[in-house]
Amino acid sequence: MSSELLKLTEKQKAILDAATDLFAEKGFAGTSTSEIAKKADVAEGTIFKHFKSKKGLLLSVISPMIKVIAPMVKKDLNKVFDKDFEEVEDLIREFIDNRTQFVVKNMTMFRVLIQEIPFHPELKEQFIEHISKDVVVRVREIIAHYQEKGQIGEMPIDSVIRIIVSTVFGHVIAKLLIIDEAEWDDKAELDRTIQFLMKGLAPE
Amino acid sequence: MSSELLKLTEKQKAILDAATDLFAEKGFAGTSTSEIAKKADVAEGTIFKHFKSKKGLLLSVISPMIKVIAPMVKKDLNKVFDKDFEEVEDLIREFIDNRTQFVVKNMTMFRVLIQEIPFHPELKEQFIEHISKDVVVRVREIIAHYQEKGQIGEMPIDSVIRIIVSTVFGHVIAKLLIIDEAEWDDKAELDRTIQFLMKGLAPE
Amino acid sequence: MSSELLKLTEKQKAILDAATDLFAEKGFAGTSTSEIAKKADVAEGTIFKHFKSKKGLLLSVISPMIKVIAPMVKKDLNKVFDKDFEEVEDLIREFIDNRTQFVVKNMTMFRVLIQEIPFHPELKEQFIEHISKDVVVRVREIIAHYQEKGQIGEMPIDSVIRIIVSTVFGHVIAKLLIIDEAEWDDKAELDRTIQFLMKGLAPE
Amino acid sequence: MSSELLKLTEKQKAILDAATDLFAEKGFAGTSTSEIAKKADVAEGTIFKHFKSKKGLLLSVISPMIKVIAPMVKKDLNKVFDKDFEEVEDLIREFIDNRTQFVVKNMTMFRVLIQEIPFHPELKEQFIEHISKDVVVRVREIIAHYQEKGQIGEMPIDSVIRIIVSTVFGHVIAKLLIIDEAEWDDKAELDRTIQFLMKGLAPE
DNA sequence: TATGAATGAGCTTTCATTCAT
DNA sequence: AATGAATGAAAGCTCATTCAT
Repeated sequence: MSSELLKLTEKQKAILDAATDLFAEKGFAGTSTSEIAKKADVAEGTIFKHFKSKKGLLLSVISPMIKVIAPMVKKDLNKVFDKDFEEVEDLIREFIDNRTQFVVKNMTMFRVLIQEIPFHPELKEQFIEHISKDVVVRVREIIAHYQEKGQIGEMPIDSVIRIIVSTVFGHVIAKLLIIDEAEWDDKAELDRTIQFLMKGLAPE
Repeated sequence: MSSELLKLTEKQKAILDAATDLFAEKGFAGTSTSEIAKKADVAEGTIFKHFKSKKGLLLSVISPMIKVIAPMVKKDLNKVFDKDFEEVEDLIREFIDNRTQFVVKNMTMFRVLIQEIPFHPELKEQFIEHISKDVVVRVREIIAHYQEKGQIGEMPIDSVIRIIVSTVFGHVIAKLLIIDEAEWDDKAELDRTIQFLMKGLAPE
Repeated sequence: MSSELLKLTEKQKAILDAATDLFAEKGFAGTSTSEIAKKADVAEGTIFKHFKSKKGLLLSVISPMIKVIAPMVKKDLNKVFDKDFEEVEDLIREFIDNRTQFVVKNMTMFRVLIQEIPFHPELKEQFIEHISKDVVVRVREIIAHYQEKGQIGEMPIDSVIRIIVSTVFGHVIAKLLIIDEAEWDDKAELDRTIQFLMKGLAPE
Repeated sequence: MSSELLKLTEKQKAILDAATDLFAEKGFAGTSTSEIAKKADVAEGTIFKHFKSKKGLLLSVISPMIKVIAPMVKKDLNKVFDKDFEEVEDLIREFIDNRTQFVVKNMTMFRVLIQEIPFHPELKEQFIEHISKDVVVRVREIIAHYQEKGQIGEMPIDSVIRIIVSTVFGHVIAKLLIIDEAEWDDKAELDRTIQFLMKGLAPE
């Protein structure tokens, strides 16, 4: 699936990939370590040698998602004031595009993340810690910036964030839920979502 | 939590309520029948007398959601051509309002539904069967109707549906995820969501 | 083996007896719950229904030993000042006799107790709590009493206790270790032990 | 801890010491080879290179105790007829003193020995083989010798042995069990034990 | 109808041991 | 000689489910 950056042995990668797939398909609690072992073609003991516990394995599946996404987001956001983006739309398009590419490449991992977050408070905390904490601060500044420039209508900043996030999230979740039976024209659909977002957020 | 409509004994209601809460909190696979029995203050055997199996219990938790919501939705939709709703906005407002009330009242049940749908194909089928099948057909007609009236911009009907659903879903999910720490002004937030939807969907 | 006093089901008794035998023979850590289940002719799950954990089972094996022995000891000790025992020897003989009978009847349980005490601090604490705390206080008074009467030589009271206990303990342990190959004439051996004790403790 | 006599590499010594400590603290069955490896700061495989199996490690921990103690005991005993000991007391004092020093120096090893003997028949056999077999024969002669000299009362020789051993054992075990919380004046206590032994064994 | 003791399959995890490096 | 990744059997324990009462 992914497993970039870190030095992982073949076995470790096999375990992570098997776990990712199975967690996505049947949920964390619904997957047994013996299934994972069988799918990864390793002995069951090997899983525990490397990941300590089943929960540890879940964390290892999810944490790259969190650790990798935050820096990517931050880098993009910083471009705003470098004048790389005169128009909000350009920012949002670029942003969704990059993020979507990443999410699509790691779709399964992402599915695990959003499926398991409700059941594991530590995950939620870790997520808030890494994503929200400083990203949100930065995003607030940027939205204020575009509101001043008159590209986004007057509305509480947090509501703007919520709307953007929920539109994008809704877009992605629809994609994830539909996925298999999809006759979903990704490009066109994305265009419409963005267009809709822009018009919806525009000042009167 | 709910358990309207049907004649259920006290014990049955207790079991359903306990199961709903626990499934929402820890997931279906993460909840044991003995936990449910303890929380409902009944013997373990009693659960199986009434609900056959753990899966049967899940279905019993979720099915009111599906069975009750569909007729409600249909009734609303029929009002459109009775001229009860001249403006899309009125329809959507009324619609979201009613549905939200219901969802909020049965939040926990709803959480179980959306959390478990990815893991149980039958649920998805049942959902599609009851909600999509004829509701979607009806909705398509209605959207076409408002597009003809010039209240919704030109766009593939299914995309409109997707956008509405994803906006509303995004709204609700945000609410569910945020819920506890929320200083979330529900009314205002809902207003903004609708306003945003209308502007976003309006013709050029 | 024993299991007096308490209302225990047949299964519970079977489990306790099997566990006692196996713990004595192979030690707590060296015995598996599946062995116990097989020997007790119950399902493995049944053990955990009743005793929560393997450790809980150990405690249930041992605690009667501790709970039953303390009251017995105290009762005997109280007789001293009721003039039931003019001579130390009578006390010690009666005491060892009663206790030995009990220990012999519950030899296996006792073996488990002394074998496992070094590995489970809570056991040691529980033992001290129940046996030592007030028994030792009482014993001190009694030894002082017999020292005043000139039947026990001058020596720190705690050393007297230690010597008595270690002699008796040594006696019992020898018995336990030898047990199977024993051509050990219990009565005569006990006589000699007591005689030896009396002479050894007598004043100059 | 010990590891005298034999040529052992640093690693081997480290393993033996770690094993001795852990076996004493948690018992043989309660200690895992990986714990030992960690404590000895070697790889898990190294243990098996040197000691073949976990059981082999136990034997290697215990055998010095048996192999070293027997010659020491025999040497002492031979002195009896060399007139080095006119009085039993001198013999016993010297004997306990030497042996106790050794046992104290190797307390942990000794604890392992007495804790594990009940669970490993080979150990018991080995012990009997090395200690009992010819030592006991020699001891019998010596006790007969002192009985003839009128320093030990008339009593079956084996009972005398048992009493001595159980007194000494009782003494040592008390020491081992009490050890940590001890305000135990070793010298005085030993004196009293010997005095008690002599008086108890003396002829009428 | 309701109970809860009993089950045994299956779960996560640990273990002693092996072997390629 | 020493390592530690890998193993798979077995450990302790939990589970959904059954059934005699």
